[in-house]
Amino acid sequence: MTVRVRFAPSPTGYFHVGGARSALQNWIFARQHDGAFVLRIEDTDAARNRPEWIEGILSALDWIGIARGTYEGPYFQTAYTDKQQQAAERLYAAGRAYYCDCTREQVQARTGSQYAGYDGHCRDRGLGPGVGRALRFRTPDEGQTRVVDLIRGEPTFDNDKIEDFVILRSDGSPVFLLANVVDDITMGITHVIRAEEHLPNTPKQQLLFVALDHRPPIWAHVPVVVNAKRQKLSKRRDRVALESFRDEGYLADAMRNYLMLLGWAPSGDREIVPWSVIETEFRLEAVNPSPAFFDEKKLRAFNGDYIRALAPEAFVDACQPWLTGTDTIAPPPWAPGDFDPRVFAAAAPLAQTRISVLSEIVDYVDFFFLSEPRIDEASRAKAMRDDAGDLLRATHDAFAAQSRWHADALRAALEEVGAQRDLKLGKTQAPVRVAVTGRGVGLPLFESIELLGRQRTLERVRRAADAM
RNA sequence: GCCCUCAUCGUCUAGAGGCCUAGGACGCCGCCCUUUCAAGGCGGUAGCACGGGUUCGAAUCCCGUUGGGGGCACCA
Repeated sequence: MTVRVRFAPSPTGYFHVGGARSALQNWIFARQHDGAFVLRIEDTDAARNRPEWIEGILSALDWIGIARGTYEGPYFQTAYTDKQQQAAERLYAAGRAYYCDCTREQVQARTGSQYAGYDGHCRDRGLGPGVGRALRFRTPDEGQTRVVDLIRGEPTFDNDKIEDFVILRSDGSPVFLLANVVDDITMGITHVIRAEEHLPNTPKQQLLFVALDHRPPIWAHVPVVVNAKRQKLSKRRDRVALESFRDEGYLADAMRNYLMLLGWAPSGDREIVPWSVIETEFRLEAVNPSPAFFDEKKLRAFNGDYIRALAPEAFVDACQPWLTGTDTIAPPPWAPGDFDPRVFAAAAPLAQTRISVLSEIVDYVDFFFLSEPRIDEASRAKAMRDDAGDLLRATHDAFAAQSRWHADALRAALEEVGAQRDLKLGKTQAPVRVAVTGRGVGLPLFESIELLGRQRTLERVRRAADAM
């Protein structure tokens, strides 16, 4: 095994869509090279490695198809704190790092800018370790640092533009830049695939690799995912938690298909492709280097496509969480005892072509399981015109006269009611639909009525007629 | 301000000098189908940021401009 890639999320309480894409890309790359995908939780502060948050990351990875057992880890950055400190000491002993007692305020006062970076004040003061002293890496004064990047070629940085950055805080704890490099070395990481926002860190880390006598890894900086205003997705202003998409009823297959299309496309004029095609055709080197907009509308269209492709039984199964509620999905409006799985199974195929996300199923079928349909006021106002009372009474009687409670017969009956009033079926059905389902749009009416049953339908139609 | 980086329809992309009269998908618009709404079918709208080169020939190569993005902590 020659390739080892590591995916390193922070242990926040949710899993970012950008992270999910990156994880997928890392994972595929490792598999394509018969290598290892290493999951490392990245935080130098053990106190922030909250078990429930880690579990959230793991279950999100499971959901998009990176199942436990297909990766190493999770490892924690804090597991190697000793090695990180030893590396820092080696750097200090070799004169590659020095202690510094400057505060941020002092540095800014000297440089007169919040962006100027560290000015090298303590470089040659020969300070030893002590309280209030941080260890800084002595960056080269001249030359360039060239990094090898599978997506961007060889970005090159002037060394004199790289400040002497801190590698050990004044309390002796390592910072992320150092911790990362030491962890990569101890884990034998060969490839680092991460978001573009880390590109400016890369020369610093590469300098550390070299100072520690190790060959730097091959890098690949994938473009960031942006919102409609073309800014990097952020937790504060954008909807980015993968879990929220899962709970709204996005299918994992649709999600990962869409995610992989951000910055890349499979061969031929097609986008919705089986995962096996993506796994064999995806090339990290072919990823488009410019930022990609996360388009929820397109994701939704993909999801509808994937939902329609489901076998009927699979669709019924997929709907279950929204039919019962879970820890993170709200329960439906009906009483659990009133749900009839047989009715649902019969109605499901009618709903399958009509929803884009699974959570929408509830509003399509609620009238079957509620004792009273939830009335949508706008639909009621539109459908219940002056003549609706007469129409509904006639419909009630026509339905009541049916010996066969069947969609075709019910349709013929309503058509007859309409014909007597010179109305097309499109008009005639509207008040009946609202009376029975509570809404102006929904599942095919006669099939719904057949499933709802004679008694409940007649009750609802009569009650609506009486209310006119 | 400094460093890095990016640039094809509104959006995601195909495109590696002639195959481009720039292809697909989402969106949007129209028509057909139709018991509502979808789905499905058919059609349409819309793009190589700009300016210079190089070349017989440039969306493709080079330079510049403009615009966008990322970063600039004893956060990660």
